[in-house]
Amino acid sequence: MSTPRSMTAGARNILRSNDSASLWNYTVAPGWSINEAEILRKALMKFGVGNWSKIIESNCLVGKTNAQMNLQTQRMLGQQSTAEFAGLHIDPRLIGQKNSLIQGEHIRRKNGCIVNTGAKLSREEIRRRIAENKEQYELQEEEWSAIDLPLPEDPQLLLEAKRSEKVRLELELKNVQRQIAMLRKAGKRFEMESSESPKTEQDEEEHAEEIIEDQPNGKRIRLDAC
DNA sequence: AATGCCTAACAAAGATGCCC
DNA sequence: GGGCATCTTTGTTAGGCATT
Repeated sequence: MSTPRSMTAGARNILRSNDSASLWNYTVAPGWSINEAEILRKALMKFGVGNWSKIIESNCLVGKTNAQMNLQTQRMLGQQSTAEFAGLHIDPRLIGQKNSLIQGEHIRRKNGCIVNTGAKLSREEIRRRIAENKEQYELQEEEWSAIDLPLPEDPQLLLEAKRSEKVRLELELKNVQRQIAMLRKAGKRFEMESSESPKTEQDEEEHAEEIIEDQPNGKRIRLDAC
């Protein structure tokens, strides 16, 4: 992939946030919360970089795949390649802070992470770097073995909670879509009516009543306030 | 307002290395 | 050699901002 592709021209497949008043922006940025990132940081210190299976087994990050964890690790380290830290019990934040200060013409970054611009590293070179990084950054065993990772009370319950949250969001989405359709309809009717005759106070009240909508959370909102 | 460009996030696939 | 785990690359989707 050389350059990112633009959205397809013409009709878009979804309603975009910049097409309307941020109806879709109730979501936090997808991916990782600060808390989850902190748990991963501690897990890397405890289990070592790349030991995703151990982290998954520990149940400290339910629902995260190794690919997701690898990407988040890259972001914390501030570099794309994690191979030179494989198996090391390190604080990724420390490396990240160092990497963020590195400047130079030869430094290429992608999404803030330093990417490898030279030839692919040989096995020997990776081993050499691991040894170097071990010397420089690895925590003492007493330190990393004492790290306590937060455990969900019951991973199954957590999963169930995520599922019902998904159902709730889907309902909310349907509701918003219905609101948009209603607003469009009301807008068209309003245009037609206002071009035909001046609006009375009674008309305004009737219109206001139409655009009050029940929300999944039990609240009722006036849609013209959006 | 409509559309394009860039970036971020993620999933999937391919490549590679290790262990039995 | 086969299976598995991990690493890397590629492709897709979506949000934000700029431009027309």
